[in-house]
Amino acid sequence: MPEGHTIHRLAARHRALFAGRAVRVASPQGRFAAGAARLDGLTLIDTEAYGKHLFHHFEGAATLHVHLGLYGKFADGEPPVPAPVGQVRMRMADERHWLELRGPTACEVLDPGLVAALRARLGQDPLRDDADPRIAYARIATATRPLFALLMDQAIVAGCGLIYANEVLFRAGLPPTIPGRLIGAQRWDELWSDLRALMKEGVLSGRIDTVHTAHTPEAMRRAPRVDRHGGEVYVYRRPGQPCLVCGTPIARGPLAGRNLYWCPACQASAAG
DNA sequence: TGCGAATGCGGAG
DNA sequence: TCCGCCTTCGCAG
Repeated sequence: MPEGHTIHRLAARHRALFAGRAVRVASPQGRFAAGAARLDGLTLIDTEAYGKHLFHHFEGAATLHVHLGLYGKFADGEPPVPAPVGQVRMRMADERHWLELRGPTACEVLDPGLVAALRARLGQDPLRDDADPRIAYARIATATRPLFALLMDQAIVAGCGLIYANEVLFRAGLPPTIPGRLIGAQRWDELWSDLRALMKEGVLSGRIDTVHTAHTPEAMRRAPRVDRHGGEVYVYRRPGQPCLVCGTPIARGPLAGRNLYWCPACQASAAG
């Protein structure tokens, strides 16, 4: 779930449900008691996604900040609220809808200064119109770290997660371990554009599908391989299986503490 | 029934 | 670089 496209979808969903309305906010689990007490009864002004971070801006300049982490999940619906399953960190509701949050890494109320500080340490979000890929490239162009690690660095590219990082590198034909400083400006522009297109498609469809999102002609006639998340991917979680383009077994290895997947043949060249 | 892994991240070492 | 955390799910036993 939680790559940037998911958070942008949630921001839009929560805006549609609650923006402009006074909401009840509760802490069924007890771990969000102080925050819930501060927000309860206030009007939600607007919602916003920045990378993998979700913000609910309330009247009075209080902002609810949520980061789902690896396990966090939202659910919503119309009354009545269903019987509780597991631990509910936060519940938000008005007379028309309820919203529940479970298992997040972060669920806290922030003042404007802290929101600004948080945003300041995030890099460029491909899904935001105010993103500037040249700011990200300034970091890429001087980096000795692998390009894969740079894409995963939220201080450089905000919102790109493991699946998008693996898949965009495959689509670019770039070896994941290539140092950032070997990536030319034009190559970076192409990579950024492709990542942005993939993530925008993800926002629209609610799933990551890197095979059927506009790519090369030969890519469009691959046998579909549906993964657990409901999308179709070239390399992510396909170790040992044949590359959809050339048939070479997909390789897998740890990099920067994460699972890296790549086609040794299609991504062998460092040219570009 | 219990274990490990999972789209993430931060802190300790 | 490793570990712990939070929760859910699939699979082995």
